[in-house]
Amino acid sequence: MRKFSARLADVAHSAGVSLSTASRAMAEPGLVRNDTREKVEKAAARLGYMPHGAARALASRRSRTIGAVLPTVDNPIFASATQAIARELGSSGYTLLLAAYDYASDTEITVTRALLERGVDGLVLVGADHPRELFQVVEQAGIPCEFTWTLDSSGYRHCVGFSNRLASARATQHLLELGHRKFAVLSGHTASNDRARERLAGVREALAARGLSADGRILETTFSLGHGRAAMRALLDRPAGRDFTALVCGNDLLALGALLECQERGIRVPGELSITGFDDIELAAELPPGLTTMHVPSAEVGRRAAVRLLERLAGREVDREEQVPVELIVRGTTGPVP
Amino acid sequence: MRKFSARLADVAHSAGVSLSTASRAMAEPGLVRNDTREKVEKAAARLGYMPHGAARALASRRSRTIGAVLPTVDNPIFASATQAIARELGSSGYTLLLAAYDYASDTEITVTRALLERGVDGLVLVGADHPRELFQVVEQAGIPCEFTWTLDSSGYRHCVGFSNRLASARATQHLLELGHRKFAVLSGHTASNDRARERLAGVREALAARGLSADGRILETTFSLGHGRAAMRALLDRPAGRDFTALVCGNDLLALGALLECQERGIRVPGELSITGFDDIELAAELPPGLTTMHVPSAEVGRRAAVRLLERLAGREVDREEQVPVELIVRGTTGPVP
DNA sequence: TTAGAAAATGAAAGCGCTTTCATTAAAGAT
DNA sequence: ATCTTTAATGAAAGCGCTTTCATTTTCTAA
Repeated sequence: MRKFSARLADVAHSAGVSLSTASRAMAEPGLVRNDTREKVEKAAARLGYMPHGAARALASRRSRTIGAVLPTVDNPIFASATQAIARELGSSGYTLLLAAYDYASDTEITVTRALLERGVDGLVLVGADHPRELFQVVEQAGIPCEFTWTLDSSGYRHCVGFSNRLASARATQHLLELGHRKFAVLSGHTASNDRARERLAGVREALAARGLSADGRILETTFSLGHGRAAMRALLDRPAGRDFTALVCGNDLLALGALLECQERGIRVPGELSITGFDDIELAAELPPGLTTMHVPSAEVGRRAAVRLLERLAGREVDREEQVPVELIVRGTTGPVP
Repeated sequence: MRKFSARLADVAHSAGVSLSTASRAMAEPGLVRNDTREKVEKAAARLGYMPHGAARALASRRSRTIGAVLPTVDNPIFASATQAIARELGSSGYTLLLAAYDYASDTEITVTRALLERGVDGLVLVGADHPRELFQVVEQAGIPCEFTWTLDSSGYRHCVGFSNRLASARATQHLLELGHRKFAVLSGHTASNDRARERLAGVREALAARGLSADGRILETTFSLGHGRAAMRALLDRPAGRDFTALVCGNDLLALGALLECQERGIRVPGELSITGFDDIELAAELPPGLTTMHVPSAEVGRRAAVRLLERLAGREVDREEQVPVELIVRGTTGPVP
């Protein structure tokens, strides 16, 4: 393997121009004459020139990379958002640097630090709830940051998302309209996850408005199919048994896990029990009888976050808050109260 | 937002040592006296020092980042492999740079180039089948590269994986042992995907060994639940109808899609039709009646690739080829021929 | 033509670090 | 105490690029 790699200086020399001209020819073609630009391009191609990102970043003080810090990449909604971000950035010559923290706050700080050290020009974070230290380092870095999947009640931060509370209340409302009065909830861990917290609050509020409550039938667990199923098992195995006709879930994975457990036990859905999810992942539509859920345009969230970041990096202003539409999708897991 | 960020020179000054000493104190603590190191560390903490990755990369000629180029991140097996790589790298101070190409060859080259320009110290690729140009740029970059999810028949490249052909043949064998003689296949696109190609070849070989063939009942489609379902629909809607008792699928997403379509149509699985998948994603175990599939230790593939890369970067030798164990998991979708 | 303005180019100074290489301080040997 | 040997530190030279700033070339207008 030959380790020699042509530098811009080599290209410039080969093209018979100065280093600065070569640099301009590549970065700002408008600043050089057409024939010069061509000479440089030819030389670059001839030598197989590949720009040196670090040098470029050091000199220009921008890395043309954006960092995204996700709870996990092993969830379809984040996977599709990631794809969307990467695509959008790619079309503007930016690269996405990805980091996941598995819902662990200390890991989140560590990986965010790592991204910042790598010199990302901007950051995409999920949710508005983060350790104080994280806000500090981001602030200190002085780079634009977009918070996603949420709105910021303080109106201070830049975010693209929707009201998890309202959306969750909407799903609950749907069940109320079907006549359900006895509710159970499968929630994600609320401790350091504002989306989970808001969704749970939404259910509580919608119920409270009717003088109802799900207290004693609320379980928190990790967002995953397996955990959803296990939580459903725990819920059904309580002494009280199945003392509810409606189950509101913090996301589709939990809901589908619960649904599978019901199918296993022969509990008819929606005959005996109605279930709602949240997110509308592909599987929600595919798995019979089809999961009633709140549709969230995940890819759009990612895309908008990327676009906004690019705008801000270009020095343009964007609205502090950008809402994406969420929508109730009624499928087969919800029906009238038995 | 204050944009001032302390440089190492500031730390050195504040600690009352020279720039070089400060640098050593951070990078090679063994080279400085204990008290000096402490002085530097204190100063760094005091100033909130954050190393400048680009400068470091430029000076040291290594970026402490590894790039991974995946077909997609929207597939549980790649998601978990990614997590594993990131975790392993993180524990050694490396960061993962991720890029996905959506199974499009030209995108693959583009994003790989982008990673190389960003100065990754090593690369993880999926499969052994890549455009010639990609091999060239990687070669030219002169960095270590690990090919995953496959073995390299030429024995030339570094890879960690398994024989897709043998594994696929193993699944087919299982169906043959159950008495099946009429096979259909749902394959991924084989054009530029050696895993899909090898898996299909494995089925063909296993069948041929018994004088059988699935010709005319082989469909290629995109690896996804929805596409699997659509392909199954197409297969069943042929004039010939359901002229097979066993369906071998290129991965679990296709198999589960097919399974859902069967459930929709009231085709009993495995009563009337047996189905096998490949990968053993979480859903395979959860979705009744449980998908018979080849288990692939995805996270382990990622982890090993990361470990090997780190070893090689540390100047140590590793075996050119590392096999991970794959295993047939018999669940509820396969049964004796009707 | 030729002065003056505009466009294109080149020279050179860094960007913030790492890393020789030379120097000084500490430690060990005589 | 003096001379080596070794450990610790500092000075300075880049790493490969971008970006002022100064200079040269080209164009426009009188």
